[in-house]
Amino acid sequence: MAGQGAERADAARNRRAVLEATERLLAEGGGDHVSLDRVAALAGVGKGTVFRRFGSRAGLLQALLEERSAALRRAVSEGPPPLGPGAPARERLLAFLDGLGAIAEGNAVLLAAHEQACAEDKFADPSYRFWQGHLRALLAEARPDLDADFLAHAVLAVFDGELVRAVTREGGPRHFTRSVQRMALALCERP
Amino acid sequence: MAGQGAERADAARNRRAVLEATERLLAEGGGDHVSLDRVAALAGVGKGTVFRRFGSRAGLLQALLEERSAALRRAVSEGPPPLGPGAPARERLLAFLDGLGAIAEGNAVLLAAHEQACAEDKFADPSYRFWQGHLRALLAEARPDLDADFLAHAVLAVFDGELVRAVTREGGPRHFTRSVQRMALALCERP
DNA sequence: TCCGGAAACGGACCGCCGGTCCGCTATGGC
DNA sequence: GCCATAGCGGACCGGCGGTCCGTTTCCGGA
Repeated sequence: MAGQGAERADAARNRRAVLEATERLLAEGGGDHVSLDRVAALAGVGKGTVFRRFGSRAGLLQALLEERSAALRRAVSEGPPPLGPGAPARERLLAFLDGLGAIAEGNAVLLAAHEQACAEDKFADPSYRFWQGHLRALLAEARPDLDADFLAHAVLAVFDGELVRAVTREGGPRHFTRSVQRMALALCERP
Repeated sequence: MAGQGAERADAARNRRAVLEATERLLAEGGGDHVSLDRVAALAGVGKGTVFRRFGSRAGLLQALLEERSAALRRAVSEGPPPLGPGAPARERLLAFLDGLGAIAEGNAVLLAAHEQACAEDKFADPSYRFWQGHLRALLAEARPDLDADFLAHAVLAVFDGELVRAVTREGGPRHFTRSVQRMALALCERP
C-alpha cells in the first residue's frame, strides 16, 4: 500500500479478497476447514492466484497473522511506554503479554491452523523471532541469573492455539492472558 | 498380551511389525515422511490392517508414544520415591521432569508428528491427561497460591517436538531437560 | 484330525488436499 | 489506442488419510 510502488490494482483487490475469504472460513469452521480450493472459490479467484500471492498455505496464514500483529510489533519497538522502550522490564513484560494475549485470544483458530501449517520451520518465522527476541531481552533484564533464551521460547510455547481455546472457553475472555502474566511474574520474582 | 484373552497370533505379529515399521520410518526421515501407505508396505501388511489396529494416523503415533512412556507412568503412580509417592513435591517434580524430558529428547520426531496428527483433541489424550494431572497435583502442593491447573498445561506446552529438537541440537543431550527443570524450580521458589 | 464360523487380512478404491503450469486476459505507461 | 507484460485461473498432478469387501487365516469344538 504505502510506497511499494509496484502492485497492480487487480492484484491488490485480489489480495484483500483472499485474506477476507480466509478469515471468513476460519470463523465458520475449524482450521482444517480452510482448504486453498475453498479460499480461492470464496474469494472468487483462481487457485493459482492464491499461491502466487502467498506461496503456500503456511504463507497465507502467516500473512493473516502478520496483519493482526503488525500494530503490536510497532508499538513494542517504537511506541510509548509501557509497551515501548522506557519502562522497567517488568512493566514492559506485562504490557507485552497483555497485547500478545489479546491477539491470541482473538485469533485462536488462526493460531492453531498456523502452527499446524508451519510445523518444521516455525522458529524461522520472522514474527516468532521478533517476539522471542523481545521476550528474551526483557527476561534477561528481569532475571539475569536464568536462561532467558530458553524461557522466552517456553513462554511463547504457551501461546498454543488449542490451549488458548481451551483456557478461554472455560475461563472467560481474559483468563488466558491473566494466567500467562501471572506465570511470567512468578518467573521474575526472586526467591 | 497378559490376560487380554482375545488377540489372534497373526494380529499380534502384525501389530508389532507395524509399530516397528513406524519407528524405522520416523528414524530415517521427518515426521511427514511417515505415510500410512509406507508404514504398511514396510511392515509387509495391507493398509487396512494398520487402520483396523490403530484407527487412524493419530492413533498409531499415540500407541507408539504410549509404549515409550508406559514405564514412566507406572513408576510415577506406584514406583519408589522420588518418582513415586512419598517424596516431597519438589523432588518428585524434578524426578518426573527428568523422566519426561528423557522421553521427549529420545523421541522428539515422534512427538512432533503426534502433535501434528492430534491437533484438535490433544487434551483428550489419556496420556496427556495423566501427565497434566500429575503435574497439577505436584505444583499445587509446592505453590498453593498459584493456578496449578494452568501451570501444568504451560509446563507441558514446553514439550513441543520442534522445540525439543532445536534446544537439543544446539545445547547437547540433556540441555532441554535441565532447562525445564530450572524453569520449574523458578516457578516453585517463593519470592 | 478335520471342519466351520468368525476374525483378520490386503489392496483397489475414494474424495480431497497442497502445489504446479501454461495459455489467456486485464492493466496501465507510452 | 497499442502493446509489453504482470497477473490470472482452473485443469492437472502425485500423494495423502481413510473405507470397503471378497479372500485368507486362525483356532476351538466335535
